[in-house]
Amino acid sequence: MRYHESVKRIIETGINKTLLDLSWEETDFIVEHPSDLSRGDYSTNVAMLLSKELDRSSVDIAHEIKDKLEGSLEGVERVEVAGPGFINFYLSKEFFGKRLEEILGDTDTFGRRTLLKGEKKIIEYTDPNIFKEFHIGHVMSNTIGEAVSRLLEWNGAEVKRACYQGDTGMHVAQAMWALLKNNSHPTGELFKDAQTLGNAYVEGTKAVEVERDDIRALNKMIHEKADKKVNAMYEEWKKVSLQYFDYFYNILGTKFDYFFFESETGKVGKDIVEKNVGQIFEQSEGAVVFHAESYDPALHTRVFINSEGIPTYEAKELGLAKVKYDKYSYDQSIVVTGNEIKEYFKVILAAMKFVYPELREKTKHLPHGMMRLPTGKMSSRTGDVITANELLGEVKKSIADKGDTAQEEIAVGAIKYMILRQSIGNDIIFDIEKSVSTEGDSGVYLQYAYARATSLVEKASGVKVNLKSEEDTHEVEH
RNA sequence: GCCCCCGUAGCUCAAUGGAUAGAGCAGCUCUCUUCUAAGGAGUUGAUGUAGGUUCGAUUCCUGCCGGGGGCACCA
Repeated sequence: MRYHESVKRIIETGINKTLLDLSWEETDFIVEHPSDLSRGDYSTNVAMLLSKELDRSSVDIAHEIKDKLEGSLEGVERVEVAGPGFINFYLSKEFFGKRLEEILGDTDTFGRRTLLKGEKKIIEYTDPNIFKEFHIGHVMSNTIGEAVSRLLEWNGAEVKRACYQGDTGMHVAQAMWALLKNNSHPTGELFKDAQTLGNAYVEGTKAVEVERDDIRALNKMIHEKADKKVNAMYEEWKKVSLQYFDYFYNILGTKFDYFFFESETGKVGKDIVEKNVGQIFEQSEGAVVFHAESYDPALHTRVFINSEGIPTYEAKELGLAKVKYDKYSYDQSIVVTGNEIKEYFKVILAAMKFVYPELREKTKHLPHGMMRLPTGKMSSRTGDVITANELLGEVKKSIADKGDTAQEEIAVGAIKYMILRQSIGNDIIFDIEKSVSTEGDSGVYLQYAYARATSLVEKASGVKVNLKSEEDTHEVEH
């Protein structure tokens, strides 16, 4: 066990022992590290919690506990009572000295934990529709999913990265409709082809109101692989698109362990839904639906198999849970998606509770917000979405010339940091200027600070630590 | 209409029910006649609204106002 982990435990044990000595009841007190260091290196609220039960002033209780504890805790130099009854603990200089030497001697694994050792996690993220150009929503999902994966790994978990790619469904049919109409074929130039695909998606989406029946028929045709010409075009564009996505996964620094496709989960999902029609799912207007509201009034009915016998996203998602588990027997499955499917996902989880109760318990949905740009800053070529390529290009342009490779790395860092600097569920206003600022809260600043710190650590290896004052220890903690 | 999420400083964001609500930009005040003033040192400034629970509420509950998402064959 690490030295610093033990200090917190020593304090906790000390408090528990004191409560026992004074024959006071156990409570769920916390020992925390206050953000303001003048309030000690550790702090506890135990006295305030006891105040009500004992019907005594929390400050008096705090003093009583303080008197018992002071001088008896290893590594703790001073104990104080403050404010409404907080007990603050100040650690000794010797502690910080030892701890610093420990860190310097072990810079590679500093910060690693074993909290999740033995846990098997699978994280699904990015999840692009492959008949659409890679856009900023994918960048956001990818950044968050990759960060979560690394955090879990850092805490000792075994992590598998999964990407679930949409290769069937109405969205695909829309793009295919336009590609067929224009008789478009890949040219072999990756960026140009990606653009063609992106444009086809936009065109198809716009056409869907007028050409709904045609596109639905095409969807069925693709689903059943009924037409040779359609199959051929589908395959050639799918290949191109996957290449393009690989290119971006590489730039973003993600390496997936598994790729799942809607075309494979659809079949599994449809089977399981059909097997449960009459019990969990119901026939309704030619489709198979799940009436989630009869279990929870906050939920609503959703279609799992449409009236043409094609599984929808909902059924595919059920199938995916099983396909994933068959591949990797996870303890937890985390699904990173945009906020807009939050409500659907609740319905899916409600259905999963009946179909795969044990998998439902292991599944966690992690929805994130949208990335938006300040108005008018950047218009997308395609009109509707801003592509990853456009965003990366714009950010790169705003960085001082440092050579293409460095510039790209800095740009990726700037984008990722803007996404990760705030809480996951909220939308992000992406300000290019701010993202590449050389001062303040930006990825560029962070990378620069890291580079300098690394160089300092290199120079400092082997140094003996000798802290002279409390101000020194505060510097160290910061 | 119903269901979810969100409203914190001029802007973009923090704050496991705790102490004086923190940062970064921007602003303001100082600071260069010798090397990076694209710098340094200070400083102003906020919990949408009305209640409730609590020793204590940005945090939990209710109403209202404002923004976003969802509500049957798209994902």
